[in-house]
Amino acid sequence: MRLTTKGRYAVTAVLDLALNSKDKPVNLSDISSRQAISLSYLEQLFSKLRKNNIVKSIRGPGGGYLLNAPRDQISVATIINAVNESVELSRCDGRANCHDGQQCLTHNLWVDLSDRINDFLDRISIGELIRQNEQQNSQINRNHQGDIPISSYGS
Amino acid sequence: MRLTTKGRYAVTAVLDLALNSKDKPVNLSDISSRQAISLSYLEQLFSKLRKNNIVKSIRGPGGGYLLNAPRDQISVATIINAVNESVELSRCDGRANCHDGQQCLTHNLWVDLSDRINDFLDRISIGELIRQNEQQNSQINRNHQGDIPISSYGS
DNA sequence: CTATACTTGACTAAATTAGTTGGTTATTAC
DNA sequence: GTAATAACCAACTAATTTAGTCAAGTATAG
Repeated sequence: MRLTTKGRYAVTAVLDLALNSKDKPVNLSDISSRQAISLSYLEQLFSKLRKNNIVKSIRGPGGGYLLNAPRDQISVATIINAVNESVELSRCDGRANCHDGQQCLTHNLWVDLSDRINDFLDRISIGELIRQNEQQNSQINRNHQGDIPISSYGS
Repeated sequence: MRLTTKGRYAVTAVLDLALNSKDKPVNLSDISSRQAISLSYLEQLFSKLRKNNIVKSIRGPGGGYLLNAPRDQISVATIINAVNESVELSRCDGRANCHDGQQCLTHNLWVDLSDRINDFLDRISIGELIRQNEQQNSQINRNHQGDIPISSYGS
């Protein structure tokens, strides 16, 4: 489990997709301008998201991407792992090439932790994230911290 | 909240420290050779850990580092945040410099998620990690997956 | 047929991570 | 008091990853 800007971009882009696709496919140019992520970088990310069956694509004019499953069935962990694919976490994960016992022990401890984080993020779906945020905004229906009205979001 | 190899190194090093210091300070050279992390990189990490009061140092011969609190009071989140200091997560976190409402919305969603991950990791202490792993090893006292005996760990 | 938009791959720039070097300072032991 | 140890510190470099650019394609709607 890794949590970098790359994963953040991917989750953000999928959230944008979920929020803006009303059964209609959303094209990457739109996500690019809304989220200020370069088109080509989005292409790289969506290529991996598509290969992992998180989104599906429709080519040609009016095409774009759609979620490949209901919002509540797409977990944050799935998205992050999709774009971080093929990055090995620990140099010795079970294999015996770990000279010193001490090193292997701490590696195991890290792998345990990593698994727990993964389980945690696997239980958070993008649907849940969106709902939770909506609830927050309706509960605290006044300005928080600064003076940016909540109502300016959907503009 | 970010989760990179840097944080992994830091957590691993603190775990090594916790496991090897019996009231005696542990010097970085030992951690370096046990964990195969370069000495100078450890110095950089421990400089931050010390400034964040996670460890304390003793200079001179026989010196080294000690945990600055009981194992159970040092959370994984604290360690990771200490070494990742001064890395801003999201370009608009509450400030009004976020042109488009859509961008700000997804940013908020990410900040919410990040907070949840942080809370989660703040509830996991290195003491707990070590205990949990000890339990696992005593419960499953036979080979798992491959054929590397558990008993070879502590050698 | 033409414009749109996905798809792919190679390449480049920027940022972060990791390691190197070469010191200084505090402390212990001799 | 001087030699050895180990923290402390800063500047520099190498390696890796992230992000973006460029230049092709292919499928499809109209």
